[in-house]
Formats: sequence, C-alpha cells, structure tokens
Amino acid sequence: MGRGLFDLRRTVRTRLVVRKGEQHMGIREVAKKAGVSTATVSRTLNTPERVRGETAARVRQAALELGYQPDPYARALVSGRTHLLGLIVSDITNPFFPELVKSCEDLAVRKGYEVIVANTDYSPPRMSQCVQRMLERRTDGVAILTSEMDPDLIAGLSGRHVPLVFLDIGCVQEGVGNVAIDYDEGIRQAFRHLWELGHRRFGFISGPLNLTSARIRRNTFLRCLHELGGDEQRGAVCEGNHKVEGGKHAMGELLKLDPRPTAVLSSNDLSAIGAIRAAREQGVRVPEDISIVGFDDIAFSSCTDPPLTTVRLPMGTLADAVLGCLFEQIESGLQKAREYRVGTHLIVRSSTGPATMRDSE
Amino acid sequence: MGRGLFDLRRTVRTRLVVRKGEQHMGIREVAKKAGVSTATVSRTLNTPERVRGETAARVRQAALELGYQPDPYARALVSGRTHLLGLIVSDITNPFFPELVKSCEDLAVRKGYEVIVANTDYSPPRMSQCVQRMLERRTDGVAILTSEMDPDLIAGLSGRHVPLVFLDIGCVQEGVGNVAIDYDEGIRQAFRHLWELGHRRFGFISGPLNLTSARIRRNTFLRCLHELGGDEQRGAVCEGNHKVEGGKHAMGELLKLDPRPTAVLSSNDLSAIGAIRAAREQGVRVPEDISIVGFDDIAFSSCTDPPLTTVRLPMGTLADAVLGCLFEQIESGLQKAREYRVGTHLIVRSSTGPATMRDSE
DNA sequence: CCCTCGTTGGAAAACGATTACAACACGAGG
DNA sequence: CCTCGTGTTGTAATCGTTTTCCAACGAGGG
Repeated sequence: MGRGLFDLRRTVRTRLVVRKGEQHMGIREVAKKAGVSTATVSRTLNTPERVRGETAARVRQAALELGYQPDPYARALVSGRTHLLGLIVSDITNPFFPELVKSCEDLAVRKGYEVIVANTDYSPPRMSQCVQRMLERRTDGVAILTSEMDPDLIAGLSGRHVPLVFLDIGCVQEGVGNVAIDYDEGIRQAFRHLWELGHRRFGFISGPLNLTSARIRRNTFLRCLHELGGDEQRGAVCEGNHKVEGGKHAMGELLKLDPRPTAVLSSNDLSAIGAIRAAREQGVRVPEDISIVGFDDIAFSSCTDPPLTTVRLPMGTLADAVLGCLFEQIESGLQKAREYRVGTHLIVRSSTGPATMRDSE
Repeated sequence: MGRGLFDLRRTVRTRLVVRKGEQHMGIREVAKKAGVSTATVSRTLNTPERVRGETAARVRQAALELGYQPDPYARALVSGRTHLLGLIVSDITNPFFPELVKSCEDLAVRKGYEVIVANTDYSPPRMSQCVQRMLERRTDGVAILTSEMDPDLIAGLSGRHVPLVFLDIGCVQEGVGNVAIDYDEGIRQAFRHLWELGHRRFGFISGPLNLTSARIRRNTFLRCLHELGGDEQRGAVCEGNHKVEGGKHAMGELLKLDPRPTAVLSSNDLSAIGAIRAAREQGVRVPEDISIVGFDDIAFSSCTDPPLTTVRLPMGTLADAVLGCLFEQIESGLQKAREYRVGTHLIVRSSTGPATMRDSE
C-alpha cells in the first residue's frame, strides 16, 4: 500500500455543474412552490405520517412538477446512511458470480440501494484493499461472498459497526450474519441419483481444500460413501482448483485408477466441465462409460457437450438470503444477525446415465 | 414506474453510527492535532503544492496517526464531484461483460473512483431506469456499453452535462465520446486465416441485425467475400442472436446448404460455441469437416471442445479506452470528447484447420 | 374561560468537508 | 522606507439535506 494515504486521489478540481440558466432544483425550490418550509418537504418524503395529508399532497405535487430528487450525498452526510452496499467476491470473471451479483443488484436497487462490487482475485492483500474501499465509502452493509478471509480484517469491519454477512463461514454474532448453502443436501442428492443409476464406484473432484466450503463438500461425499456404499475403497478424492483446468487434471488422475470409477461428482461446474473434456480426450464416453455431475448450475452447464447434470444452487434465493440478512441488520440497528440456509436441487441433464452391467457389480 | 417518486425508499431511520466512546475522527481532530486549521488540512490532502512542506508533513503525520479518512459524501456535497462512475451493460451474465467490468473497476479504483453497474436486460424501459439511477447518484461519468439505446435517453443524460462514452455508436460530440471496436479488421483477420487454410465456401452467423455492431460485422464479412472470393454465392449469412442457442440454430441452417460451407465465421463466441455443438450433434467433425471461428475471445472459448479459434478483443485495452475517455472529459470539464479505437487480433486454436482437397476446389 | 395536550409546521443547527477571501510575513525593487 | 508581489495560513461561507427544538393552533376537560 506504498505511498501513504492520499496518493492517487488527485484529479483536477474544476467544478462540474454549471447548469446554464436554470439554477439547481433543491428542496428549497420545492418548499417555496408548495408554500411550506424545507422541513415539511423533507418530512413528506421521509416520514409522511408526520404531516397532514393535504399538505403532503401539495408538496408531492410540487416535487413531481419540478422533477425534484433529493441529493443522496447531502442526505448521507446528515443521516449517516449512504444507501450503498458492498459486495466482495473473489473474481467476477468466475461464472459463479455474475448471476449472484446481478440478483443482488436487482434486490438492492428495488430497496433504493446501490451496490459496489470488489474483486479480491483470491489474494489476501487485495482483500484488504477491498475492505478498505468499503470502509471509505461508508457502505451501509457488506456481503463477503468469498472464502479467503483474513480474521483480523473482519475485526476491522465489525469494529466499525457495519452490518456484515458471510457465505459459509460459521460465526454468527452481533453484526455478523451468515448464509449457509446446504452443500450437504446437494451432494447427497447427486450421490443418490448416481446410486440409483446403479453406480458403485465413485470419484470426487474437490475444490482447493483450504476453502471451508470445499472441505464441506468433500466431507459430505466421504460420508455418503460410508453410509450408502459401506466400503470406502469404492471412492477416490482428487483435489482440483474449482477451475476448468484443475478439473481436467483431476479427472486425468481419476481415469488412471483401476478399477476406474464409473461416476464422478464434482465440487463445482467448472471442474466438471474440465472433467468432461479430459474424459473425451482420452476416448472415454460421457455418460456411456462414465457419468459426471457438477455443482452450482452455472448458465454454461446447459451448453456443454453433453449438457451437464448438476446440483442447482438457486442464485435468486441465495441473493435474497444475503441481502435479506443485510437489510434486517440495517433496519434493526445491528441487532439480530441470523443464520440463513439455502437449499439445492438436482438438475438431471445428459452427463449421467445408468452404470453398465459390467461395471455395476 | 408505478407508484410515483418516493415509494420504495423508506427504511427505518435509526442513526447507524454510535461509536461508543471515541467520537468521530473528522478533519477538525486532525487539524487540532497538527496545530493548524481545517483549511490547511484540506489543502494538504488536495493541493499539497499550496502548503509548506514542513506543515504538510506534520498534517500528514497527524492524519496517519489518527487514521483519518475524508468523508466522500461531505466531499461530494461541496465539490460536486462524486467520484462515482456508472457502467451500463446489457447483462452481466453475458460472459462478454464480466471481464470488461472487472477491468473498468480496476482502473477506476486506481484513480480513486468507485463504479456502479446497471443491467438493462436488453430492454429499453429498464434502460431508462438505469439512466435514472445514474442521474440520481450524480455519477461523474457514465459508460454505456450496450447498444439498445433510446436516443432521447442520451438527451436526458447529455442535458445534465454528464460525461458519456458509448461503445460503437458513432456520434461524438461535446460531452459524448465513443470507442469503436475495429470489427472490420477483426473479421478480416479471421477471413484471411480461413482463406489461407484453403477455404472457399463460407458461412457467417450474425448477431441480431437491429444492433449496429452486429451489422458492421456482417457487412465486413460480405465485403471480404466480395474482395477476396469474388463470387458472392460462396458465402451465406444466417442470423443468430449472439447466444449459444441462436448459434446452434443458425449452424443447423448452414449445414443444410448444398454445397455446404467448409468454414463459418461467427459474430461472437457464444454463437460459435452453439455452432460447434450443432455440428457435433449432426456428426460433422470440427475442424476436420468444417472450421469455425468466433469473435471476442471470452474466457470460456479456450475450454470448448475443440478449443475455439477466435478474434481476441482485448478487454484491458477496451476498458482503458472507455475509462480514459471518461477521465479525459471529467478532467477537462466536458470539453474534448474524442473517438477511441481498439484493435483486435486472431487467436488460432483448434477449431480451424485446412480445407480438404475435395472441398477446396 | 383557562389550561393542557396533541398535532402541524417553521427556524435554525447540525453533518464534514472545500474554498473564497482576507491576513500576515517576507524579500525584492524603487 | 514604502510598496508590492508571493507564499502560507486562518476565518467563515457554503453545499443540500435531516432533525431538533419550539411556536402556533385547535380541541377537550375542568
């Protein structure tokens, strides 16, 4: 963070707004037009119940005619509420995020909030910058949608009394909410699907195991194996990196196994897509020779070849939970931060099929 | 827009900041600690050349020790500059955008700006909402990265003297810049590549032809055909929708042709991906039987099967141009809005190959 | 009729910065 | 010695709201 505090901020300071004849449309103009004071105008806009209906109507009419819109900055200055939300993601380029971000934005805008998003690029120092940005802009709340979280950074945030919400990190406390994706259920759905198709030897392509959420998925897989399959030797785990290329590599390893798994579950869709490619390159047919199921249901997974069977993580619901948690905290003044839970369901497409007789033994 | 002006904005108005003992760190505290007036502090931060070096150092030291950070809202209120930029895209879910948005954000943050993005979802009424949002938040500049633009909306914006920049719309004027992607060159590169591989019968999958930028690409294709190939009968155009499914359908049509094209150019990568799938489904091998080239080089196009040969649109450069144009306008006080131009280059991967003897006649 | 209470609206004090203007010191030039 | 410019700092006005008081008013009870 090199050169200290105020380095890059300088730009030319010409006053931007010149608005040739017509001077600025402020609350004063509305007040004059409606024949009331600015206080009354403000009240009609913010606490209508504290102003007589008739007066309110007159004010609203005036505001409408003048096309008045309160200045968010003046408003923020005095009220302390910026109507800005922060979204911290690891990398918007990762196809998991755009849908989520979009849903969040929609919801936020509908409540009169604006959203700024920051990418950590999976790196703690950049994460620290992101937090810094949120603090500087005085966001009314921050959603941290990524795992590479330095504990003392959340201290930095929660020390400022900013409502927070995490994805898949356990610690719910005053001012810190959490939404937990039901990975457990999701993996189980996928496993059951494969089991019912007759598969008995499984592979699992995990995410980077330093991520909590990746570990959960792997562990559930292991547990399924134990509960349903009995013998753990029938399952193999291979670590990927939640990207196409990692999935490809992991699948390469899995295919070397003897006996080879007839079905592989993947920690996310990107890995699964890599897996499909690896299989194809080695002449292994999907789903005839091997079944593959993903996780997330990113938009692209319906466009792969073959279309990917996957566990859908409903982005809309997820966004609802995330922002819901934030708004609840904001409106209650940092009180009740709850734990939210969002479920999943299986989408069966064409990358899974019945185990062949030979294999199913 | 239903219920009038102030409908959804209401939220509870509890004062957020309570900051238990330690009262707020303002410019006054810094001033006191440094033994100067607030004016001097402000000057140190904004126009250091107007402050004696020694004093400046003292102020900076104090600011650092106190962890002072100027309130952007107070700053915006008085200076009229919000340090907020708007980005209007059609749909962040479209894989073309995330990279672009990310690059823009990076650049913006580096200059001390923050970015808010708005999705039009390809619909004019939503576009109008987006513009509204930008106006309300008093963004210092807006980049409109999408084509479905209602002319009177840009009037609404440019009437407010907000620096604007468009993508691929011709009209450069006071306060309105433009960055033009060199589609012409791009298509030519792709065409030449195929020509040199011996291809002589071409197909083109266009985007929706009501989009200017889609028309440009198609027209260039037609022109290439004319210049190099002579006979126009050797080329066929089929309209897609810039999505996978449209490309798939268009490719279906192209494959029905007799004689069938040996190479197809696509208006964007998504269409090309659809085209590959359509080909495969009909048992047509890529690139042995037919060559396919895309446009944009979205991240995914290196992960298709086979990896897609495509025309790379350098997102970093594009973002540079877009923000550069905005900053130039902001810093010059709305004067010189220039036209920028960003080039392309061909990325050869595996979806193109030599035409077979039989075909190349 | 007077007092009190509840409702409504106005005047003015925040909010936290920027910046116009004035003041002052200092050295140079006449 | 006076004046004038230049460089440095302080004082106070300002930006456009929200919000805290407080005054005015009408109604209802004693």
